[in-house]
Amino acid sequence: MKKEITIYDIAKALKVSPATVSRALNEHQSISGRTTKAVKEMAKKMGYRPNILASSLRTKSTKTIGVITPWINRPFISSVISGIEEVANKEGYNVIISQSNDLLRKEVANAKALFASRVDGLIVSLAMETLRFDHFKPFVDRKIPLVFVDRASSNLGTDRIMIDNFEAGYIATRHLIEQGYTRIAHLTGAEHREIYRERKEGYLSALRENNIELNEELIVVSGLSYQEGRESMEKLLDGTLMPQAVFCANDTSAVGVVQCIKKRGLKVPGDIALVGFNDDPIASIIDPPLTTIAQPSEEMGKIAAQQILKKLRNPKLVKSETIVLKSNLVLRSSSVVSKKITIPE
Amino acid sequence: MKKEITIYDIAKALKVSPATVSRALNEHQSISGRTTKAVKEMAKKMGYRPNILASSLRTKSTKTIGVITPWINRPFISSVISGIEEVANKEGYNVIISQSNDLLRKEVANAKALFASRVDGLIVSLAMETLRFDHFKPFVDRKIPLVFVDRASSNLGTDRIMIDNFEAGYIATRHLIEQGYTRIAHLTGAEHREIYRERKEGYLSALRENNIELNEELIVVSGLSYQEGRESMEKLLDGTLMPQAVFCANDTSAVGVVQCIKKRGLKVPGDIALVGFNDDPIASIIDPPLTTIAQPSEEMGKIAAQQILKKLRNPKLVKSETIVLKSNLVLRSSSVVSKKITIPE
DNA sequence: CAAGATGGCGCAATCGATTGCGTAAAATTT
DNA sequence: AAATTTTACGCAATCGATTGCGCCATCTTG
Repeated sequence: MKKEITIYDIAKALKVSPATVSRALNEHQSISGRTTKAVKEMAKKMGYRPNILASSLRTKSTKTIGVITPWINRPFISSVISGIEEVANKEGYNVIISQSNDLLRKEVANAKALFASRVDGLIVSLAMETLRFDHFKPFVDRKIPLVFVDRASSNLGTDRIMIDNFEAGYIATRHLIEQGYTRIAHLTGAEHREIYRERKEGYLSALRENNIELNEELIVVSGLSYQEGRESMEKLLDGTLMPQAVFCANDTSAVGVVQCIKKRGLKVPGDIALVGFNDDPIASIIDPPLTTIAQPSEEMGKIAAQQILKKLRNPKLVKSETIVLKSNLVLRSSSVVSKKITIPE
Repeated sequence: MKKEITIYDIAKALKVSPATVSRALNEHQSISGRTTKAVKEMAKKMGYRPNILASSLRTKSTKTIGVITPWINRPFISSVISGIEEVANKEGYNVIISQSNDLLRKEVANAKALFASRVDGLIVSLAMETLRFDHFKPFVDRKIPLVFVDRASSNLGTDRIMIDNFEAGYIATRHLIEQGYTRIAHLTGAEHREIYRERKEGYLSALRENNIELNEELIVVSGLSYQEGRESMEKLLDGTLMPQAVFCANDTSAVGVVQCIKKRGLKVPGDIALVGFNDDPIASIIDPPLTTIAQPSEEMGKIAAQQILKKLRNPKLVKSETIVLKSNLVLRSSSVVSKKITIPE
């Protein structure tokens, strides 16, 4: 319909050169105020839209940050994304979000697509499956800023934004021990995913510190989905020793655990106490409300974006940092019998 | 570090023209099999990555579909997105997702950004606030395929993918009536958002058909968030007449309603029965499990993407269709007292 | 064997914006 | 008034891929 209008059209209309139009639109100082104003007015009048493809081609910058996450519908992650978007948009960057569904295959495909799209930076939270990292090599090779959030890898020398998962695991477990439980099970994710390994180490450390003997049977590895949470708990309950408490490495699986326990006619925390991880909204909604570890998710997203922008502005910065944020234990009734806790306001 | 290599570099290495390289890479028939093979091998060997910016600039197609949704973390929507991605990716299209947070301001910003990014097509589910639609005009003017999913507008002559919300509202309400309830409240969204209006019309129709007098007090409008669900229910319970049942226009608010009812020491469905909408995962997890209307969300996403692709392939197709899919009532214990329903497997 | 058909490829323009360098005019200094 | 500096802008190359048109060599056909 309408022909797409370009700086050449504006230039012609104003009898100036395209170079001047380009500079005027970018508020280049070497163009007089009068000309700049005239160009901008004409641009608006003619319905000009800059061709960012041409611009990006020339400047080699797409003003775009790519994001790869396992799932976009998990509360923790979508909150991280909000943080990223807020910071990025404020600086004029667009954000392209993709999800791996915890599959290496899709993570690789996403990485390729974002690389092909020439994103200026990349923020990643790893898929559960991921063990190899060659799909990130192109980014590293071309010095495209790469930041991991939460699910990170220590092998690649990149920025990482996370909490102290060891400490969080330790605190969660110690809390259960303080409530008087000693037979404490742990639902965890794949061992090679650092955050889960560290949460487990924290769990083990708390047990050790309190001279509680570890029983390997009480540790169940899974994808930490709702369904797997239920199945893992089934397994535990069918095992030789019934746990008195369970520390789950995320809330999603903890919710599955609750359902399983209820279905068996048992009570939480009466028969089995529970601690989750992430403080998803459902944690406060489910019956009983879930004690859990809260992470500053949005803050993590903001910082991740800031790290990218920092390196984009100052390419000489190559040293990679690991930024560790505070997490905290949120007490609710799934693990506390003593004081009565009502549904929160 | 590594210099970015182009078709010119490949051309030089192979002593052919860049045109031939370009054609070979695109498997153009006018290039011999031998040359094509040689070019592809050399491309791989030299670590070539096509510059899609240059390509898009020339071809005026970005192979990208934009998506604007209110929230990416709502189960219904993230499932729609999955459907879109599946179809789009299969056809070599990328998907750019953005969220409006139900704010017109952000929806407009998203539309502008996607327009500037020159997406080939746009899929939208409207923000709760949205009343004006001029931000979509640029797309319509340039004949960029535009499809609405779920939260649509009938004013713009564009494709729409949805369920029969009137019928769904009718069925949900009739179900409650069949259970013997007559004082049925309805939590709904902004009246100008068609889907909510139609669900309400269905609700009204069911009441009318059963000669149940409508009481305006029983209809509460809100943003349908969890928090607003709780507040709306507070209001209802503090009102002059207590409802026997509530039909909520989404599950999120229904969950808030459940919490409110529980907090008051009342029972669901004993004191108040409940029907939600969307069949979010939480609907089957919450206690009691929620009767709700299930929408074929992923299917809706797939069809939306297919519509875009169809128009992209055949630009002569301008007639816009409204595709109506089947929804169905999922019975759970929040509305059914007669038969015992256990936690589903 | 000549004429036409076909296959395989190159030339060069093009998409639209950016930018280093150069220069004329205006402003300032001497 | 001449010299110098500053201001404001234009020229033309460039980013990398695509594509209409044309050309030559080989092949087919009468």
